[in-house]
Amino acid sequence: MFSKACEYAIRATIYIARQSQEGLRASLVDISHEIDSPVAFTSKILQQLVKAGIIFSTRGQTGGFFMENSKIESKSVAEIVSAIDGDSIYTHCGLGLKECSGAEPCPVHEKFVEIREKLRSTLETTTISAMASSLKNGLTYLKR
Amino acid sequence: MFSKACEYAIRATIYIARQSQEGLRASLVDISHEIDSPVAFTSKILQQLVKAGIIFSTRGQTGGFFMENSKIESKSVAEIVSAIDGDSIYTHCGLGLKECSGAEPCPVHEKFVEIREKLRSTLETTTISAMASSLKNGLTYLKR
DNA sequence: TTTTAATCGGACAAATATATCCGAATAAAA
DNA sequence: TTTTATTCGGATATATTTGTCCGATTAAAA
Repeated sequence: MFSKACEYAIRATIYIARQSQEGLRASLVDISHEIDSPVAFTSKILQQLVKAGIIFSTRGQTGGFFMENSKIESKSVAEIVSAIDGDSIYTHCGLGLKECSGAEPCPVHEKFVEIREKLRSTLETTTISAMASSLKNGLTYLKR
Repeated sequence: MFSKACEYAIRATIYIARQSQEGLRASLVDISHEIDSPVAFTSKILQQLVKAGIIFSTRGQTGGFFMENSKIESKSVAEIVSAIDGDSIYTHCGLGLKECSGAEPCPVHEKFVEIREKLRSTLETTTISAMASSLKNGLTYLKR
C-alpha cells in the first residue's frame, strides 16, 4: 500500500508530534530508535517532510525535529502520504492501465474507485493528533 | 496496490478467459500484444499461473494458454492475486510493523482492517467470468 | 575560540522488482 | 523425418527502492 519510506514517515511524524506535545525536540537517532527504522534512510525521509512543511528542524547542538501544535491538530495522514508517495495511491489504475477512466475503464475500475475513495477519506480524516493521543494512552505502538 | 506482475497476470487471465469462451487458445505473443505487456516477462507470469492451476498450457505448434469453463466461472481475482503477490495485501500492517494486531495495534490498525476487508471481499466476489463479460460487451478495456 | 552534537546533502551500495536473452523441450504440420 | 511454432527454464540485465557512508554545515556548550 505505502512505500517503506512512507511507513517510516508516518511513524516518525507521530513520534515527533508526541514529543512536541511535551515540549521536546526529537533527534534523528532518538526517532529511529523509537520507531525501529534505519537511521540514515530515516534522515532522508525527515528531510522530505521538512521540505513539505509538515515538520520543522533545527541544526546544531540541542537541535532536532519538532512539530507546531497547530499542525499536529490540522495535518492528516493523507498529507504525509502525498509528500512521500505522491497521489498515485488514489489515481493509479488497479490493473496498471495508463488511461483508465470512467469513460474507458479497466474491468475493475468501478470497484476500485470505491475502495480508493474510502481510503482517501480515511487518510484525510485521520489526524496526527488523534494518532499521537492513542500512542500517549498506550493503546497503540510504533514498533515491533 | 498490486505488483506490476500481478497487474499483467489479471489482464492476461481475463484475455485468456475471453478467448477460451470462444474455444480458442491464446499464444504468449498474442496475449502480450492484447494486454500491452513485455513478452518475456509475461511468459514468467503465465508459468506461475499455470503452476497455481488457474490457467492451462500446451506446448508445440497450435499450443498456447487456455482456461476451463468451470474455472472461468468459479475463479475470482483474489485467487490470481494470491498466486502472484501472496496474501500480504490483506495482512501487511499499514505502517509496516511486523507484529501489528488487534492486541498490539499500530495507530491506523482499526481503519486499515476495515479497508482491507472491503478490498478482500471485493476481490473474492469479482469473478473472471464477470470481467470477461464486460470485456466482450466492449464496456471495459485491457490496454491503454 | 574550540569542541561537541546535531541536521543536510551528495555519492555510493545492496536488495528487490521488472525485463530480456537464448537454448531446451514439445508437438503439430510439412 | 524434418521443419516450424509454441511453452519452459535458467542466466543475465536494467530499473527502482531501500539503505549506507561521510564530509559539510550549523549552533550551542565548554
